[in-house]
Amino acid sequence: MSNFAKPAANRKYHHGDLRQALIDAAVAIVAEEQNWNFSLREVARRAGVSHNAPYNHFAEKRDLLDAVAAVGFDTLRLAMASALEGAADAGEAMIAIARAYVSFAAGNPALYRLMFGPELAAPDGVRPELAETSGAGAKAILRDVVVRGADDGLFTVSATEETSIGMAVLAAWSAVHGLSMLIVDGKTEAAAKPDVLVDGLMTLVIDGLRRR
Amino acid sequence: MSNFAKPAANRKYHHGDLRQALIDAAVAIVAEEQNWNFSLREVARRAGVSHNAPYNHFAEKRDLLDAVAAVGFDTLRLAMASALEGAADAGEAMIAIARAYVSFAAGNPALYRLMFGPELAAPDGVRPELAETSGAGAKAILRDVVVRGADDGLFTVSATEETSIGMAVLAAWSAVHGLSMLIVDGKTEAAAKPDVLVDGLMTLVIDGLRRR
DNA sequence: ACCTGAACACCGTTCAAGT
DNA sequence: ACCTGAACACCGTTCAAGT
Repeated sequence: MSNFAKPAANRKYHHGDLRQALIDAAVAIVAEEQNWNFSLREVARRAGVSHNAPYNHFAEKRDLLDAVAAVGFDTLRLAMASALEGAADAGEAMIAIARAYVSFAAGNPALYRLMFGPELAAPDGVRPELAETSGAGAKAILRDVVVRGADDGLFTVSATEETSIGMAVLAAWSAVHGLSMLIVDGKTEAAAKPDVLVDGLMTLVIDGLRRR
Repeated sequence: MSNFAKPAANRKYHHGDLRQALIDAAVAIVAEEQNWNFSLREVARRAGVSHNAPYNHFAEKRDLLDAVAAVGFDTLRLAMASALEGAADAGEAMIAIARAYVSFAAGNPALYRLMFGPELAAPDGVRPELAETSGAGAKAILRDVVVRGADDGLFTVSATEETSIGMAVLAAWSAVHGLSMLIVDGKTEAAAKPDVLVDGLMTLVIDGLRRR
């Protein structure tokens, strides 16, 4: 029964925080195997518990997938937020967050695919509430930049007309999400120099916004 | 042994064309259940054969998934090609094929997800040859329209500079693919009126192209 | 409240065997 | 050449039971 001076983790024997340990294990497996086909039993094995212990924290496997995706959305949101800081104007800001976005996707392809995969959007009977909220952080940041550009007179979107702003946000998000997916899926050979692609793509979108 | 006048399908008892029957069954299941989580055994059951018969035509399950995806890519290519016909200029053509593209994705979400899913792009060790060729048809059509627009002086991309054209194609594909994915994944609430979205998005991209 | 172990119905894949 | 049936190692999920 000698305690091997493990900081403060497994004192309770009831594992302390199995829920988080399971999420961590799942995230690690996704990163290692570059796909999200892990089995619940493998995650349990890695966390050192029986294959049924996870059911105390997740009603079904999909709930664990949701939790993993949530980690991804948090990381993405933080990366975008910190990329935003040095930007002088809305144009720079748009390019900076686009770079951060695509860089995250390219660096975590399997996680990114899980985030935008079917498990969250359409399990069996669809879970609209999750689908709506999961990308909300990224979308909100994009929206802020578009509004900022409209206020500064940089983009020619009417800052009050909600449809016009919504369209601009959708255009930016589609471009950035589409490029990310094409890179992640290996559909474009130019994935080696993503920043060049992102810059070109976003200036094109920004130019389009100027013209409206 | 009386033959029930089935046209000419199952005369050989060895099923005639099991390979195609399996593909058809798989496509049908994907459309019905709106996901590609079907089991090989279910496909075999539906085709009326033992659960091992598929292995005579597909070395592993992923090969059947590839075949299903190929059906999707063919359908998409044909839809784009026929949408192209009535277009007067490159701008109209761009919008027409974009509409066809997004409409296909919105109408066949599960199939579209399979086409751009991880199974084709990064099975375990990646299959670049498949990833490169699978989207080639759609990409080629987009490229033709961009080149046509450049020749007509409608888009300001240098028709000779390969990078510039490649960038324009990538921009168009990213936009259209990104919007499709966002709709398919339920990340945008405006999925009810996709044509409005497509038109707005593509005019924006086209305006961006004019400006370069 | 949290965890374990046995059990159930299912899978993908392999192998020997049938025609 | 194509198909079947038994078999293997795995899964997700449930249930009774332990602490």
